[in-house]
Parts: sequence; structure tokens; C-alpha cells
Amino acid sequence: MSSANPRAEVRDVASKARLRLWLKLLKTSGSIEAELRRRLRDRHNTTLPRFDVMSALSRNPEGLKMSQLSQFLRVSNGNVTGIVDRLTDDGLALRVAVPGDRRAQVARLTPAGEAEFARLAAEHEAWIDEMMAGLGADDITEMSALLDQIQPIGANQTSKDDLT
Amino acid sequence: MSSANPRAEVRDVASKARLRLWLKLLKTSGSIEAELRRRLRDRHNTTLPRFDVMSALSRNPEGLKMSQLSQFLRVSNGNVTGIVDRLTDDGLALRVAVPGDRRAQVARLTPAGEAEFARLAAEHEAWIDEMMAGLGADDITEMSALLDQIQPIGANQTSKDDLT
DNA sequence: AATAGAAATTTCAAGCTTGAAATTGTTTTG
DNA sequence: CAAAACAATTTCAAGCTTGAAATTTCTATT
Repeated sequence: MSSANPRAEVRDVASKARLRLWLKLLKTSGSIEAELRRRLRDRHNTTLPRFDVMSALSRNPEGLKMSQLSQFLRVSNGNVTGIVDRLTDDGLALRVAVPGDRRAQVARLTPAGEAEFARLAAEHEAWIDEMMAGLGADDITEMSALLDQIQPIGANQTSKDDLT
Repeated sequence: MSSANPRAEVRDVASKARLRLWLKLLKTSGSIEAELRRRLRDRHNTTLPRFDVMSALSRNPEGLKMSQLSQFLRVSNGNVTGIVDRLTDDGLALRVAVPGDRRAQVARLTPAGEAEFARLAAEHEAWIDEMMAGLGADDITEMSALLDQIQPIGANQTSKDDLT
């Protein structure tokens, strides 16, 4: 059966190789993420979603509207509501009314939130550096280019790292 | 200030580059995952965790103990309990008593579960193939090698794709 | 056999996540 | 201007996820 249609077989082998690569990619990023979550939890009593929200707010000291925040982080509106609620309860964030539009609010870090995030961010960067220590400058360039070849949906939307 | 300590600057640049690579890696795998979730939901009325459990059970037709299943998928015990509960409610999985150990149970796919998974798996592979169409055989080899250089925790534990 | 310890699983509370529905406020348009 | 359309946010139900506590059942060790 393996030589009935040589073309089909080539296609199948390539497809399986891509599937294996995806599983490996998923495993790697999942492991990094799990380790980050673990360290944030055990060493800083926080979570990755909170870190992500604080990171976004930290880059925008003037604050972000709830809707901007959810677009930026690529998560749902309702999700951000809950996370900001909890950050606010802890005194790390607050909501400010937007003059001229009574529907909207801007979320910002409090001074305590900024201080806390500065601590977290320094650690976070060091963790990543440690986990990726096996990659040199050329490896990083190479991998970045390869990642660019993957297009889950076609044209790129604005990313978690845009909104510059 | 930029020439106070040249060594420190080199270190800092490398660290930032690794951080950017991590964010890109996260973005790519997150986008693929989000798209898979969306398609599983919209086209097949199911979820990625259900798919993962069915996949594990499909590879082990004789069934897996709940604890094996959670180790395999690298998720908590309680998590697997809930997912298998829901698959069972839908007639796709069932629990079988383990002779000789009344504490343990083995989860397996029902015939309906096997049939359903076969459909899902074929689609799933085609989706991945499509999303990764930009990568040729050499790219896949290259990327796989680069991913091997990343070690979030040190020595490798048994992976989502072991248990052979 | 009694009991202490280990093992397999479930239960639970808390937080994350989503999409849909509901609220409230703004803008456009007939 | 009224009302319809649109926009920003919150609320909600359902499912996912975790770690810890509780259950039930083994397995040694006295």
C-alpha cells in the first residue's frame, strides 16, 4: 500500500512532521509558561494574567481603557474586568473615569503597582534569560525568522507586543 | 552611561533579545492554540482539553488509569476528573473498574468516542499542516533542534508525547 | 489482626477564560 | 428630536485549571 500513490505519501510525511513540530512547540512554550506561573505563584504570590495586565499598564503609565487592555492582551473584555477588579482590591491598580465619555474607564497602576511590577519584571527577565541560555544570538535570529513563517490565520493582527 | 561597563551591556542586550524571542514564541503558539480552540468549538462543538484527553485515550485503547492520564497530559488529577466526567456524560468515554484494585479506574473511549476522535484527529492534522505550510522539511528540522536548546527547568521530564 | 503509611481518586474553593446577554451611554439619522 | 444603531463595560453561566483537603482502598509492619 505504501507505493500506491507516491505523491500522497510525501504529503503525508510532511504533514506528520509538521504535527510533531507543533507538539514540540506546544510542549516547549507550555513548559516555560508553567514554570513562570509556578515561580510567580511560589515566589511572588501572583499569577501570569495579573503579570500580563500589570505589564501592559506599566508600558502605558497614563492608563489604558478596559477595551484597549483586552485588545492588547488578546483576551475577552469580561476577563480583563475580573483581573483588574482583583488588582484593584489589592491596591495595585485603579480605574479612572474618562472625561467626555461616561461609558469608559481607564485602568492604571497605582504607585504600589508600579513598584511591585518593577520587582516582578526584573525577575521575569532573568528567568527567561536563564531558561533560554542555550540559545546564542544567531540561534535567536534564526528561530525568530522561522516563527515568522507560521501563520495560523493568514495576515497578522496587531500583537501582544504592539500598541507602541 | 552606556559605556560604564561594556560587559554588562552585552549581557543586557542578549537578555532582552531572549525576552523578545520568548514573547514571539508565546504569541505564535498562543495564536495556533487559539485558532485550534476556535475551530474545535465552532466546527465540532468541543474543546482542546477534551481533544487532548481523547487523543491520549485513543493511543491507549485498553484505557488509562486516571492518574496515568493526568501524568500524560501534565495536568492535575482533579482536572482530568472533570473532563472525563463530561466526556462520559456525552457518551464518548467511560470508566472501567480495575480488577485487583478497587481504588483505581481506567478511562477509555467508547466506540462513539473512537469514531468521533478519528474525525477530529484528521481535521486537526490538516489544520496544523495548513498553519505550518510556510515551513519546509529543513525548517522543521532546524526549528526542532532550536527548541531542544530551551530547558525551562533543567533535565527533561517525561513529555506529553512519551508514555510509549 | 491492628494500625500506620501510602496510593488512587474525587471534592472543593479560587481564579482564569470565553461568548453571549444585559447595562449604560453616545452618535447617527430619519 | 426621537429612535435606531453603535460603543464601552459588566454580568453571567459554563468549562478549564490548580493545589489542598477529604475519601476510600491498599500494603506493610508490628
